[in-house]
Amino acid sequence: MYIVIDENDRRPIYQQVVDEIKALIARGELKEGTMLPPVRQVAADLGVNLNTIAFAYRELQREGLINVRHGAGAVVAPRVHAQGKTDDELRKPLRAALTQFVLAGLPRAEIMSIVGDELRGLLKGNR
Amino acid sequence: MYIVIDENDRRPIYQQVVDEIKALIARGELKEGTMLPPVRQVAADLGVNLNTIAFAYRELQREGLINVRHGAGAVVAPRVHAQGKTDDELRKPLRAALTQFVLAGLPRAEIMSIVGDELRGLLKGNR
DNA sequence: TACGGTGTATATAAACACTATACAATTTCC
DNA sequence: GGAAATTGTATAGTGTTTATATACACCGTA
Repeated sequence: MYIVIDENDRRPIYQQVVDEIKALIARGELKEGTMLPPVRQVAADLGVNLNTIAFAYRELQREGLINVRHGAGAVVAPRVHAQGKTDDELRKPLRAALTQFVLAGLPRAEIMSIVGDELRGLLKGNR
Repeated sequence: MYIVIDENDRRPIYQQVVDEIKALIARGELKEGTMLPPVRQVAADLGVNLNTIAFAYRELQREGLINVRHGAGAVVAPRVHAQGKTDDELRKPLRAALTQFVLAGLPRAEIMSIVGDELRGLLKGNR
């Protein structure tokens, strides 16, 4: 499972791990029922403490994306759409991301093109 | 200047303020040369400490969006496009935001529609 | 049942977010 | 020109969050 953490990214490490695994699940590289690597292995790969990864796993479980079982590993949960997040909770991060593009001076068409590009990547192994 | 902070939003208050002011600048509601409200006023409106707002202002200055002058207020800086952020720094938050939409089960067309909607709002008073 | 593999709990340290209060620079206005 | 009002800044303190080290508990299997 390929994950990297970015030193320059100001988000905490566990959050970066959460987001990357979410992307892997979204694009179908981690399918339902698949086992996630042990926390110790991910921790060793990234050079961080195992508890940092364990915290990320628990967060993913809290959001219903994986099932963590004490002693056995963690597996990708069956996908249940239309869960917790409200429309505004989804839109707010999108708005923040788009704002940065606008402030960077990119024209509308180019922004839409980039969005389409990213979305294509996320929908690849899916649906 | 209309800003609200969301208790349920896990981002720090200063970050929420930064993002909201960025959006105001992006959509042209805060034009170049316009004075921002004093930190004490914004702080009082939101019910937080003035230093929290001052920190947000300094962050906006660090990113080149406003000019803060000790004793006098803060004003919106002239827009200089294509500044610091790299392409990947722009794309990563976008990818995270889009991932949430995909995990929520929204079809591609609907996601693109929402993006267009948000982008329209951001480009309104602009250009 | 014992052992290797897995997640969990506890304790600690450092960094961060927010606050209260005092300070310093600028503007206003008499 | 100077005092008062207005503005941002610096410092110190408190609680929370992030990350770590270490020990513990659960699961599967030979």
